[in-house]
Amino acid sequence: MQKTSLSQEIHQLHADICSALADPTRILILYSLAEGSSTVNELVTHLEASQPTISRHLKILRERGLVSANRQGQTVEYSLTDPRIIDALDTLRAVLRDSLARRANLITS
Amino acid sequence: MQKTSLSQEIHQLHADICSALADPTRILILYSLAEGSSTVNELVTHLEASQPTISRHLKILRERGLVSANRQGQTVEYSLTDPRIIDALDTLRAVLRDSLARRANLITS
DNA sequence: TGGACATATATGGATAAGCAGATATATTAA
DNA sequence: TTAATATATCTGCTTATCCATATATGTCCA
Repeated sequence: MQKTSLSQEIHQLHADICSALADPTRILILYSLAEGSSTVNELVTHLEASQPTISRHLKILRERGLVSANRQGQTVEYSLTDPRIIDALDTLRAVLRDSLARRANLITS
Repeated sequence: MQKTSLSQEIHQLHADICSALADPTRILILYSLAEGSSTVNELVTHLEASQPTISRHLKILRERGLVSANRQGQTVEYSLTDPRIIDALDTLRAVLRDSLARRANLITS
């Protein structure tokens, strides 16, 4: 498998998408955008993080194609590029839930 | 949202699962295990990585509940804990594919 | 028209924490 | 002891956050 550098590059890009999801703040941003586009300031208010922090996270999500930016005069509206990102996050959340339940059973039984 | 530390902790665990996927070698391990359980040495041979490297990646996947270890005498068989992990990875791969296609169109058009 | 200023967003630099790989070594079972 | 797997330690690289500042757009007003 993965002998060619092209295939390695695909796996790297795949990992890059996953690492874009590997931060609680970015997960919150994505779920927030799933309910509708937001400006940077709306996200700052909603998620209670500093403006530079939100902007940096948005940059990462933007570079990896997960969100799109759209300037509307003074503000910039961010939106989810692909709703399947939420599907994937939900699936992983379900995996997490069952994993925690399994561990809990190991303790109680 | 996410005011309580419990909810923050869930988001952290969610991010931890995602960060387990955020490495090309671990993605290869997961796809490999999706086709059947393997021992550590089989993965080392198959993925052409060093044994300590594979073991460390397996530890990360194990701690986050994505794979299970099962000692069989001298060897340890690793298997996928939940096939939905592959569903999520496939979904993200599809998102990646479309994202790359979109960028390609931007260039050609 | 053209500043001067205000608001919204992005970025640069520094610091600190986390993570991947390599080598060497410890553990476990036969 | 040997084979299989796990871990410890070190090194270098990536990343998150903070603070300060830069950029971009819009408004007010002479």
